[in-house]
Parts: sequence; C-alpha cells; structure tokens
Amino acid sequence: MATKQKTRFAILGLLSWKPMSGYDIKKLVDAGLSHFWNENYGQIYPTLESLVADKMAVKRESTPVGKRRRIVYSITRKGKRAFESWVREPTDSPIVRNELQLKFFLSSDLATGEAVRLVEEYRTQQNEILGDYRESAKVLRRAMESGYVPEALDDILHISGSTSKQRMRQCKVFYLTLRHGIRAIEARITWCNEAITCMED
Amino acid sequence: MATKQKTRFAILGLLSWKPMSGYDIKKLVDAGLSHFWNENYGQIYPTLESLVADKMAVKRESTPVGKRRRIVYSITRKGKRAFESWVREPTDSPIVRNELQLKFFLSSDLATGEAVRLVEEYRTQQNEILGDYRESAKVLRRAMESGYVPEALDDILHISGSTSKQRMRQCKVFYLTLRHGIRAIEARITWCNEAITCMED
DNA sequence: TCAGACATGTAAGTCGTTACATGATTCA
DNA sequence: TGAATCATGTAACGACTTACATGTCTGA
Repeated sequence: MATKQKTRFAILGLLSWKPMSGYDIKKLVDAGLSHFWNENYGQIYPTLESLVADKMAVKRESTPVGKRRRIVYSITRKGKRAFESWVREPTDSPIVRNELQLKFFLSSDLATGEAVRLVEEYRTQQNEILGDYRESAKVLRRAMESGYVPEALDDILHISGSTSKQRMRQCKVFYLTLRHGIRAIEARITWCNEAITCMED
Repeated sequence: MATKQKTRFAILGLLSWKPMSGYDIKKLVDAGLSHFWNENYGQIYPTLESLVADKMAVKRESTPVGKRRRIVYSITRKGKRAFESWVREPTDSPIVRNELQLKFFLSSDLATGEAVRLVEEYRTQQNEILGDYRESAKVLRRAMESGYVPEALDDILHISGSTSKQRMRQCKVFYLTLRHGIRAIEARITWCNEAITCMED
C-alpha cells in the first residue's frame, strides 16, 4: 500500500514558503485553508519531528530575550525535492463529508417542513462564512490591483518573499484559492434556494 | 467527548428507507452519495453488528434456493428514534479535503506553467464527473415531470416505498441531492477557467 | 492581576482505508 | 471453464480528533 502521508507534503509545502513553527502552521491552515484542508496539533508536531528525522527539514530552537520559546523548522533541499515530486504525482479527487447533504438525503421519511428547516439552517451557516471570505478577497484584490502588496498583509496572510514578483505571485495564489472557496459556498447557497422552492410545491 | 459515530447514523438513515444488506449499503453509497459521503466495508459490517447489539436494527439471514446468502438488516423503532433525534441535532459544516487546492496553494514557488497544468487536469477530471451526474439528473427529472417513477428506477436508485407519494418524495430528494453535486462541480470548473485566465497575465 | 493569546507537546481513542480471506453464482 | 460480480467479513495500519498538561508573555 502506497501510504499517502498527505500531512507530510502539506507541511513540506508550507515550509517551502518560509520557515515556520508548528504553531504558525496551525494558525495559517486555520486562517486560510480550512475550506479545503485541515490539520491539528496532534498531526503537526509529530510530523515535523519525523520530517527532521528524514532530513527533509531542520529545526532551530530560539528563545530570544523577552520573547517566547519558538521552534522554527526550515525545509531542506531533500524536502523540497520530495515536495516537488509529490506535486507531479496524480491528484486525488476532492473528498467531501457534508453532513447536511446526508441528513437531507435521508430525510424523505420526515415531514417536508423538517427538511426545509434543515436547508434553511445550512443556508444561514454558509452565508455567514461567505461574508468573511468576501472581505478577505476584497483586501487581496485591492493589493493586486494597486500592484503593491502592503507589508501589513504579511501578518494577515502569513506570506513573505524576497522579491516583489514573488510576493505578487503568492498574493495572486492566495486570492485565487479564496475565490475557489467563495464559488463553492455560492453554489451551496444557490442550491438551498433551488431546493426550498422545489420542495414547497 | 461526545463521540460522533456518523457512520452509525448514516447507516440507520439508509435502513429507514428500506431493509438492506451491508453490500447494498456500500453499493448505494458508492453510486449516489460519493460526492458528499463515503463508507467502506471495514466500517459498514462492524457498525451493522453493533446496531444489532444496541437493538437499533435486527438481522435476518436468508439463503433462498439457488440464490446467494444475504443478511438483511431492518431498522427498529428504537433505531428510528435515534436517527430522528440525530437529524435534529446541530449539523457540522461541510469538511473538504481538496488535494488539488492544496497543491495549487503551495505552488507559488513553482513555474506558472506547472500550476496551469495542475488546474487543467483538475478541470478535465471534474468535467468527466459532471457528465455522469447530468445524465442521472436527466433521468430523474423526466420521472418527476411525468409524475411517474418507473419501476426500472428502483434498481438504479435503490429506492422503494409503498405509496406513490412516498416514491415521488424519494425521487425528488435524490434529484435535489444530485443537483447539489452538479452545482459544486460546476463551481469548480468555472473557477478553473477564472484561475487559468488570471494566471496567464 | 488576570484573561487571553502564544507555544509546545502527548495520550487515548475513534475513524477510515486497504488488503486479504472466503466462497457462491452468473454468464459468456 | 473461467472471469466477473455478488456477498460477507477481519486484521492491520494509518489518519484524525480531542482532551489534557505545561508554561510564557502581553495588554487591558
């Protein structure tokens, strides 16, 4: 069995952006990737150690005066090679676990009103997320249009790069990733409206 | 920790449609639910046994002459109650693992051509699935419009119900579930076009 | 001072996947 | 006859989640 170890490559890929601590990785994934990827500490810290053991990352512990202890991991050439060869491997189709869809699908024994309520709750939930995503996308679009990525974005987006071109590229990729999430949510909301209409007649 | 046991409720919900074997459940999930839910034998068979142990399902083994052995599980009143109370509990937001998005997001160090190729492959992959879904949706829409669900659909859809109204309701729910999948895929394809255009300038 | 964020980590348990084992029946 | 499908099931492993433990620093 070709063990997949996707967490390894996800972390390796993040380290190829810039050196990070386990905490940084968790924060970055939660802030910007949660609509298509999730990781948790229970996976992150052991994986980082195993990357070090495999010489795909190196750790550097520092406790600057008056600062908290931080363990920052950097990717090695070996790690970078491994990551790049994984990118070229076949990509699995998206895997979704949508509990609302499951409930809805199984609801045909229940009253129509019950099913409609389920869908309405889903729509409300998705609408809230959509608002946040649109806000972030707006900030990024402005940065791209002005041709200048403000330093302030670095902390929000956790991006960095030496050259302006590289920073621009990262900004664009982040923006497009967000757009994917926005489109997915919009599709769900449109479906809610369709489903409610369809069920009410 | 409130252990979730979603597989339990998924199976319970399917059994509320009609009595089924583990094999039936796997086939049904693969055929119609895989865009938002997946189960495998390693989960299904032990869960069925545990449902029997909890008196939420009963098993009936039969080996009709000249037929294969089948173990069919039916939901009990207790099981039905458990399922219905789960439906009313809060619903988790969809969880997605989209490997393409992960690769794309992490690709800003790579050549633009590489990233474009990734997206193009994704588009091709999603387009293929879209074709299948649209075919199935067409069959279901025709059945709904004619007001009559052909017996032939029973085997394809694995649906059944005593009354015509109940069959109609199941048909509608199946149709709408498919529509959710179609909209999700369409959103991904539209995104691919947007991303390719955006990256090429 | 004290809540909340920063920061690292482990243990226990559940969930999910894959491979394997077994055997019957159908149909070309 | 032999491949494909039907059908049930388990073992082993890997992935993932949650709760917990520990301590530091910042800012109101």
